[in-house]
Amino acid sequence: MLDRLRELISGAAKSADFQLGEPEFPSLGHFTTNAAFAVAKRDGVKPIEAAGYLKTEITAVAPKEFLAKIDVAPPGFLNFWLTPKAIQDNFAVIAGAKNYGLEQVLKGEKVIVEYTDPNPFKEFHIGHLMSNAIGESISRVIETQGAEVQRLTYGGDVGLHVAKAVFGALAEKKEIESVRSKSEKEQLKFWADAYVYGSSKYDDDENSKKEIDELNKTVFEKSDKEVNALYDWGREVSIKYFLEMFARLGSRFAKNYWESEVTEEGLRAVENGLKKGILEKSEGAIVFKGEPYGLHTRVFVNSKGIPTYEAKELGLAIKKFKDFSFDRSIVVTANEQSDYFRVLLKVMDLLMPDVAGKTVHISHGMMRFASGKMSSRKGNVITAEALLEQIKKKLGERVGEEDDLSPAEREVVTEKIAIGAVKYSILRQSPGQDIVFDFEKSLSFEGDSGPYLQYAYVRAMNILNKAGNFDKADYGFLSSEEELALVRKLSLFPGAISFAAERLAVSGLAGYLYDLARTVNRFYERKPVLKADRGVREARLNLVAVSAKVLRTGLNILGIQTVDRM
RNA sequence: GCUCCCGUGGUGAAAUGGAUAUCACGUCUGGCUUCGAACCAGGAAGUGGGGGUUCGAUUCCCUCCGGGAGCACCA
Repeated sequence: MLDRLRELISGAAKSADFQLGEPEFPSLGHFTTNAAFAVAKRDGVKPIEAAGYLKTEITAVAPKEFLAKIDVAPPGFLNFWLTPKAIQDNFAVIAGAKNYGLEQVLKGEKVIVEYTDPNPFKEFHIGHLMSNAIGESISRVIETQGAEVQRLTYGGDVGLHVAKAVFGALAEKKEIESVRSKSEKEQLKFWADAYVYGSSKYDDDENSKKEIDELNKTVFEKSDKEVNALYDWGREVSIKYFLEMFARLGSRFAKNYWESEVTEEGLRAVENGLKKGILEKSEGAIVFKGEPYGLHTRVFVNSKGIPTYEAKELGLAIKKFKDFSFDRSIVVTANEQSDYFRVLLKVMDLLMPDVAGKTVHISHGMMRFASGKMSSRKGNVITAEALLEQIKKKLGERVGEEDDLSPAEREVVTEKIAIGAVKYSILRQSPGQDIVFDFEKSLSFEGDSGPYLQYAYVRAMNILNKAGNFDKADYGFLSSEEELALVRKLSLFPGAISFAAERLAVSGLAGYLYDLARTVNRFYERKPVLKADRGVREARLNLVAVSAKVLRTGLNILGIQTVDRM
């Protein structure tokens, strides 16, 4: 239906670029285009004249049973009304499609996406949750276009933060034996506390700072048995926990890269850059002078000969390319790293332009409190787990109060709703924006929220379950405004997905799904399904089934699971 | 100081240069003997200031004001 309309406009506009979408207000028409403006610019005429011309052209060729009415609105919009038959026919196409909304335009493209990136010895906090939601949704939306996607995550298993944590652990030496026999949670807590303690000592106490710097070297060189054992234990505890979190959030990583495995490659790249004159020595360190490119200087290897994040990241890029020979590499990080990443990309561009040209950096905002910034060094972070627990508590008895769900079922459903609520709140807005976080207010279960979407789906499933088996129907029975509006909304689904895939941002898709859910709810409110007359009933059941499927497919792209009852 | 990001009803957000700025929360009004009220219907309330480009600016450019992040050996 939309394709047909697009063809008609395109034919009349002689391939000028234009947009086709819904107008601001339903009263303006079913669909609208700005094609006349483009034509006006190209042909040097007034938009309103171009619109008049296009209207005449389109009216001449468009079948009456397809296009009901076409309107010119100043200063040059063209508004279209389609016939009920056109819309009903379109529903037949949508209902019959095997994978409605999914395309193959990226078929054959190999894409890798790196995101989440939690660091062992540190907490998995809500920043990681944000990175995960964004990275996962990008991965999924690209997959819908036929690309082959590999998910990656990268963690800092060496470096100063590790030394700080080990220092903190050594300070509580006598605790260690008993902690190791305690629950995973207690072990995790022990290490988180150790890190906070080490960090504060590093900042406040000269002697401790020296010790930690020394420890950093010890860890790096693996020269002390006791330290090694401690390190292995801490690393294992963290990683085990991260795997659980990834599973909870619905991410399956093809590979987890570690800093410790990319340092060598990174140092080689730095060596190479030095030889080529891209990097230079300065004050005992190896740096890139970014100023000629409007960037700033960054250190790649410090004066002690230890590679910094920059060098390791270079090594990581090379390793990724060797491992996956990708067509596109997407890296998701917080936007505090934007400037730094620009420098890195510049160096890559000079050193390995083929890889640099395929690399895209996406930066996301942070979860902030109204009161200020979070810092894992100071220990005032909100962990992902604490957040989810809090939401679950707030959901409380409300889950499953209509159905008598068993405690086990209730737990599963609560988990899905909690995760859906967080993910949706992250994904509904553009990725660069910070999210101001407020426990009381931020997460709503009503209105524009994850649970609203899941609820619309639950209602659909409820109707379908009560209906039992039903056949394909005569869609000529779909004649009310509510039904036709719903079909029109459904017709916009493929466009919403491909737009999200192009932009590598799903906020528009989230908005579309919310819009769809509203339209669906409005339909439920006014048009009974099960009690409708024979014929109408079957047609409506099909409409409900397709709507539910689209909701589920769309939510799945956002990484949000649906539930059948809640 | 320099660079980048941001400023939209009381609050949080949307709007690939398109119409009368969209939505949610909160607030006010109405709707459950009806396929699930985590719902639906309706009201009040908004683009930081000033210039410019354009048929058309929340969007692009300039400037001022306000907020955030980054800026040499952390990641």
